[in-house]
Amino acid sequence: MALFDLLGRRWVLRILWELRNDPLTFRALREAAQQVSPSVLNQRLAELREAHLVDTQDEGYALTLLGRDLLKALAPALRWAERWEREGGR
Amino acid sequence: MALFDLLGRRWVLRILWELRNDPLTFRALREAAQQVSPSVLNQRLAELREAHLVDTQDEGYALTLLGRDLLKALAPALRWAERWEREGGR
DNA sequence: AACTTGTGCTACATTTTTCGTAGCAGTATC
DNA sequence: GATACTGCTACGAAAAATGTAGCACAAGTT
Repeated sequence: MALFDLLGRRWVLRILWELRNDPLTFRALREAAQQVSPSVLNQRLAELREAHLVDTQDEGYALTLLGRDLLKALAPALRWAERWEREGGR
Repeated sequence: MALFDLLGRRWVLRILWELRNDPLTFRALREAAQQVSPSVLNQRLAELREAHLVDTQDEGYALTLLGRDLLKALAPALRWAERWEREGGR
């Protein structure tokens, strides 16, 4: 399952999540995502662009339709995670 | 979001996935998951046990109720991934 | 009791990935 | 032409993952 390779890397989920609302610039993404190092961010963005989940627009990096689809599919898991955290999960 | 830390590690999603049906022994898990190295598998299992998503039973490692819950919440994303792969995603 | 077989798991050297910091090259603004 | 942004690269240090060997233990066999 290729999703495992894609999501099973640091920052990938986080990047998708940070782009959930608006496009963000490279630097805004860095700040949103706890100062992920620029080398890794750049690599992740390259991977996500190659996977057609993210692309660059005038306003910066944004989810593609496909990327938005994936986030929608992840929504139940993210809701689960919120509940889990609220209940002191981990 | 702590889910990012948890799932954003190699093999975590895969391990949960391989346990979706039956419990598996340590060695069976290794073989199911493409020969993940025993040191990493052991580390991941420790983390997953600590998170109460997995525990050990007579038959080996198995999802807890919580783990099964997470997998259910991930189901839409996994279905999305299947479709994506079928359509040549990556 | 010795021998095999299968288990979970550890040890450890090598390789790969990530991190952290600095800073370059380009564009827009003044 | 100085200033201040931008996306991004370079690169050494640290951390994580890999691959292989093998230990310790339990159960079954002879």
